[in-house]
Amino acid sequence: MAQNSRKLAIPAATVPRLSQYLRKLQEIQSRGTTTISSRLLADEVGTNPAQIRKDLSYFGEFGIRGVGYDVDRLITELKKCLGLNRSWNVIIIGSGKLGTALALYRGFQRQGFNLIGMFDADPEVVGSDRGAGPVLPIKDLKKFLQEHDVHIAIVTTPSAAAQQVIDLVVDADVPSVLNFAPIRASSEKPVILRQVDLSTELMTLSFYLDK
Amino acid sequence: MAQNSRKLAIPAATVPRLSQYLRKLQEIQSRGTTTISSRLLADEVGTNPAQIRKDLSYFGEFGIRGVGYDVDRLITELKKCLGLNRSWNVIIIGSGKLGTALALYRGFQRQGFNLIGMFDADPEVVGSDRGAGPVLPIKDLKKFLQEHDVHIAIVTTPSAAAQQVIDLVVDADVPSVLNFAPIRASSEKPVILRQVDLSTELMTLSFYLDK
DNA sequence: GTGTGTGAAAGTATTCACAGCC
DNA sequence: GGCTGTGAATACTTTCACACAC
Repeated sequence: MAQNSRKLAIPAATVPRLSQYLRKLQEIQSRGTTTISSRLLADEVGTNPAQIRKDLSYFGEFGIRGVGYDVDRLITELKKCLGLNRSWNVIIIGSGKLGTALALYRGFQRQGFNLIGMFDADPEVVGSDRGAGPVLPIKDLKKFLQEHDVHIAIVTTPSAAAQQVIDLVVDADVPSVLNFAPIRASSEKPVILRQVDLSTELMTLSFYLDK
Repeated sequence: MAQNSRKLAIPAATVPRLSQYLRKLQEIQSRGTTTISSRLLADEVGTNPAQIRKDLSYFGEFGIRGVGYDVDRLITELKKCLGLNRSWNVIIIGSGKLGTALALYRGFQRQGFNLIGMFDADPEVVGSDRGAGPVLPIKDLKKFLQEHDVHIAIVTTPSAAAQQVIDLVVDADVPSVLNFAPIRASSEKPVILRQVDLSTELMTLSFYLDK
């Protein structure tokens, strides 16, 4: 009953784990397995069973005591939890190597993410097809955002351009941004912002290597 | 005094933040600012001042009461904390768009990460220069690892190949792996393993968008 | 006065352990 | 017997608030 209401009480750490459970379950499903216990799933995903049960318990009761979870059912429920029973419109801003790599990522469409546009500032790149039809010039971005309902902007521009680009999309009410540029973006308006940062990852490895 | 001993007591959450402090401080340094308070740095990096002071306090006393932190000094100290006062040898396995994008990332060498080899399974790709000299065939990887002291293996292969590749490098005693393939890699041997995962990032955005 | 360094307090997250159901 | 769902216990993180140094 509490299942369909606010998600605000769900721990931030739970959310990325749900996506891992989902992916692993899809793999398990494709192997033909129809039922799985939290123990077995935990082994596969590299966590502990109580963690999985607790994570799921925030959303409802999906298992059967003494048996485990029905794989199909749990996949359906997890998709619902993650907002994946609909499609989201995505654009990529910055159509260099990284942007192109992301555009070509196959798992993309599969989970309901619709890549509806790619942008670049370089006239050499504009017009070429890098995975989502012709790349558009960045100067058309603002107009594009007025005409399309973009849910997620993926930013893969050089860092010098990134803050500007992010300001522009946030100002145009794009509700979420996935930023690959090595800057900590800031914004006045509330926006869902996630950073993916190679240099932080490398430095974190360096820290533990140096122990 | 406790400064030069074990790092085991340092919270996992602190480590990535240190790298963000470092990057921001380098920017501040390049603007010519020589002293900064935890308050100002916190504003720039988007956290709170106590967090910064607490994070730094695990490593030593780097500030001056009533004044703040000397920017040059703090950069030096953070590099030391993060194990960046030396160089690390890195290879990239999977020299497609993503691997190439990472190889071309400029901040790479700047912080002491030495890209000493790139590998690919595709004969079309092998031999071409994608940012670190000619790409080597994946069959030479094992031998390469025997002959070179590789500290970090970045895996950007398709997911079907990733677990094999990771097993191989871990077995060859490469002490850390940064995996971009959408699999949760597992390993017997202890290895420092970090995952970067587009689909988890997108699903996390989806969750919050759906609220 | 200003701003650090740090115990103590508050807030989150994970793990335990067991009642309840299959 | 086996496994879920969940309060309670533990562990971890962040934030507060103030003594102390400049």
